[in-house]
Amino acid sequence: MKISELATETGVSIRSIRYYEQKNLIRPQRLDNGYRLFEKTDINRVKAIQLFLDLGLNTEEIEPIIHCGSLQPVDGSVECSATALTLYEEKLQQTQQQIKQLKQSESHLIELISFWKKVHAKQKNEEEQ
Amino acid sequence: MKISELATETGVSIRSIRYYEQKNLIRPQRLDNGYRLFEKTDINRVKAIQLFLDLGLNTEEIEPIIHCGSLQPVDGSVECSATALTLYEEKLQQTQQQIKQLKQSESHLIELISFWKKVHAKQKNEEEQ
DNA sequence: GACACCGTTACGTCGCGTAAACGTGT
DNA sequence: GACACGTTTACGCGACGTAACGGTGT
Repeated sequence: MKISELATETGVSIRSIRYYEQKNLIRPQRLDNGYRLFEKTDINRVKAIQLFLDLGLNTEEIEPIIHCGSLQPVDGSVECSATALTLYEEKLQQTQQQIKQLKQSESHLIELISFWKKVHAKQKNEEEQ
Repeated sequence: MKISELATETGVSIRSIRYYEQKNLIRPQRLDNGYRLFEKTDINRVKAIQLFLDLGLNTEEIEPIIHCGSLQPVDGSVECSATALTLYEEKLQQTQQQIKQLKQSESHLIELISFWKKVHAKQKNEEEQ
């Protein structure tokens, strides 16, 4: 399949697909005219990439584990599962850390809102006098 | 005070301070030799900028509210408090949305970890046989 | 002359969006 | 000739880090 078909099949932009190739996350063949030629398996591959990006991995981190498959071990070597495991555990910690920080931001924002609500109400009161 | 002093006083890098000036968040005077000259009040101003950035605001959003002060209304106009309020409420929603997404990522990662742990254990078992 | 501090300009980051300019025809 | 689709190159984003290069001396 050509790039636009892969794009519509996956819901991922053509730009993104080309970017993934640049980062060695997909390796399409080339036709004589230079057009990229993808396999059907690339559909799941691209979807897996999207999943990993959503989970907070960057392209560099995805590269060594993308061939493991997202939820079915493709070549399934012990090495592959070990690499994936440590990476996921790392990301889990980072994610939980981010959640903590965001919760702090949340309560801080709530504080600010109640503070400025009071200021606002007071000012309007003074205006009316 | 000169820039390096402001940097040590606030714990913010010199690069960041110059960047804030570029974004019109601080407006230091200039000496004859071109050196930036800051006021003592700029210490709190820079700290406020850091706070707002931490809360997820970008420089463009900070600009119209930085003169309000972070927790003490400086010129305290009704307009100022209204602008700040809507911005904070917007950010609060975004923050809560991000927390939701991160929690989804968290449970997804936990799934992946348990999945790959099983795969890993199984593979090592098979090796031993 | 040397050193610490100041200045500006500009490239790199990261995952793309968005042209621009040009070739191809599954 | 026109149109839809493919290609590469390259700038922009946001908040800086990090040289590089040169002037200043509170």
